[in-house]
Order: sequence, then structure tokens, then C-alpha cells
Amino acid sequence: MSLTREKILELGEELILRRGYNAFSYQDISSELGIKNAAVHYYFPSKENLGTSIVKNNILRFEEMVDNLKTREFDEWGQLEAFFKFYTKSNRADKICILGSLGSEFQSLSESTKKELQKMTAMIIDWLSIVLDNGREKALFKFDGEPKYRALIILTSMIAGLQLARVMGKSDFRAIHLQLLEDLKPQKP
Amino acid sequence: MSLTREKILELGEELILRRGYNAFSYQDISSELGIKNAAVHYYFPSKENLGTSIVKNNILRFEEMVDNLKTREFDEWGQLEAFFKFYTKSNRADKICILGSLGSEFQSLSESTKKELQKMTAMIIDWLSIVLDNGREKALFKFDGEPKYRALIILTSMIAGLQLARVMGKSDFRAIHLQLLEDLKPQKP
DNA sequence: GTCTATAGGGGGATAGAC
DNA sequence: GTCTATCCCCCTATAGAC
Repeated sequence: MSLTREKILELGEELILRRGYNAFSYQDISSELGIKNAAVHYYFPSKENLGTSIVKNNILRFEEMVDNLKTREFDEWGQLEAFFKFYTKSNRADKICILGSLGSEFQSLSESTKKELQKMTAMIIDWLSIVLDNGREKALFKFDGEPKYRALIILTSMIAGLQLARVMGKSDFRAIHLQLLEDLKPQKP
Repeated sequence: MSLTREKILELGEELILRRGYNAFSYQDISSELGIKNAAVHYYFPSKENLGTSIVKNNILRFEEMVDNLKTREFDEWGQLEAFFKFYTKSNRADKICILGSLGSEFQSLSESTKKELQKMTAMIIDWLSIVLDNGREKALFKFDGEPKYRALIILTSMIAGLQLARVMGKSDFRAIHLQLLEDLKPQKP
């Protein structure tokens, strides 16, 4: 696997998370990497292609994370913490979540990018639903209603929490994070 | 106030909510209205200007809604329903929320648009926090923690719920809506 | 107010040399 | 693999006629 290719993927992702898919160009990538725009087209013939590859890359990283948690036998609190840690790091790095970034611009994405984004979103919702379900089963968590609905609330709060942090500052994101944790604790004050 | 101007504002807003700020052009507006792009520039010299005017317009409409609720003496459930109704209508119309749309593309907005978006976001968070606080005071709602944190969770769930609906379908949005209502009810099953 | 015409730039993308 | 050179289109924006 080529190093330049890796760097393009990484930088492209960063641009999507910082500025948005429609707000970055191949020139942004090539100038940052000190190459010409034709070199970027060599690896990713079209912007659609690059966008789709970036989402696929994110899917791979998510799968790796899940495998890792399984191997290390984290309990449900540990798994949930890994989930929140990802968002907390994004908040600190002034990045939003790829689901929210591309979700907002969904209508202007290519069919293949849409498809991968759907796949990734479904994977995350399913994973989080199962973590919540198992955790409640073991009495590690306490919440009412369907695990999937709870998963949707937690996920959307994180996604838009990052967006809100852009507008209003990072402390609102932290408040959301803490409140979501409180809401899941078995013994409440 | 000119009719063309009104139509441009309305269409520009729709394009932001459907496709995103960076994905629409003055041509999209002019061709839809059957005029030339120069005519759009007559009303809104720059795209920044149009974007800022659209947000200001949203602020006015929000203020009108709040006034209306006050005049009609809606209780806190009624006020909250008005809030949810706005998002439910957006979901049905395949539109996302302006806070999330422009929040995602925040870094590529002009200073004046950013400023108005900050103002609007603060207004909504404040309003919702107060509704929740008063409703709990009257025992209409039941929830733990700070009203502002609860407001942030509800607002972000709605914002990203609409984005998620784009990707995964509208039923996920409805699930979030119903669960948020359940969570606030005083007597839980 | 709306038009034609056009400036001036940036975008994505490709051909062909090295 | 990366370059130069270039195509063609769309973008925002403005000048000046009607």
C-alpha cells in the first residue's frame, strides 16, 4: 500500500471532518502534500471515488475497534467508554463525526458514497444497541425503552453535539457526554 | 418588501436544508425562479449576504413562534410539542435543521453568518432549557439533571435525528421522538 | 428590477511526457 | 508515480443597457 495514498486518505478525511465534503478540493490535498493535483487523481480518479474510499476506511477502523474490544474482553461500560472516547477526541481536535458531516450533505453525494455511509451507520447503530442491551441485562446500565431507541438518542446526541460545539464551544459537548453517562447509571442520586 | 426577494430567501433556505450551503449556487435559485443570476445578486450582493439573511429570517420566525405560544398561553407540554412539531415537519419534508446544516459547514461560513447562527442556537437552547425547567417545576415533566443539559440532549437528538433520517430512513427519527417524549413523562411504566 | 454580457477564478478531470 | 499542460464547466460577481 502506497504512502502517498495513505496520506491522501487521511488528509481527505480531515478535510471532510473540518470543512465538509463540498468545501474541499483536490488542490487542498495536493498543495498540503506538496504534490500536484494530477497525482491525487492517479490514486483516486474522481472525488466520488475518494469520498467512498474514506468511508470504507472508516468502516474498517470501526471493525478493528470492535474486534479489539472483544479480544480484550471489555465489559459494556468499557465498550461504551471506547465509543465516547472517540467522540471526545474528535471534539478536542475540532472535528465533527463523519456520519454527521456526510449525513448533512447526503443529497450531494454519489450513490456509492451514500451506500457505504448507510452501511457504516447501520453497523454503529447495531453495535451500540447490542452493547446497551447486554449492559442492561447485566444490570450495568439502567434505562427505559428499546435499546435501539436509546442507542439512537446517544448516537445523535454525540453527532450533533460535535456540530453544536463548533457553533457554541466545546463545553456544551462535555455537558451532553456527562448527562448521557448519568442517565445510564444504575443507582441515580 | 419585494416578492422576488421573499422567494429567493425561501428557496435559498430550502437548498441549504436539502443540499447544503456549499452545494447550491445562485444559478440554482435563478433558474428555479425563472430569472437570471444577476437578478439574485441585485437582492443579495453576495452569497454570504444571502446566507446571513436566511439565518436572520429563521431567528425572526423563531421569535414569532415563541411570542405566539406565549399569547396563546400554551403550557410546557404544548410548548414542547410545538418544538417537536417543527422537526417532525422537517422530517416529512426531507429537510434537515438549519442549525445542523450550517453547523456542519461552520468553518466555511462567513463571519457574519457564523455570528447569526451562534445567536440563533443560543436562543433555542435557552428557550428549551426554560421550558424544561418550568415544566419540571410544575411536575409536568420528570427528568434528572440540569435543564440545560436535558435541552442539549433533546435538541441534538432532533438535529442529528434528521440527518440520520436522510441516511437510514424516517422511522429512526420517529423512534427518537417517541423515546424523548417517554423520557419526560412523569409516570413511567 | 431585470436583462445581456462578461470578467476572473476555481473546480474536477485527462493526455501525454518524464 | 509524478509532472506539465490543458480542457471545459460552473462558480461568484459586476458593468451597463433596457
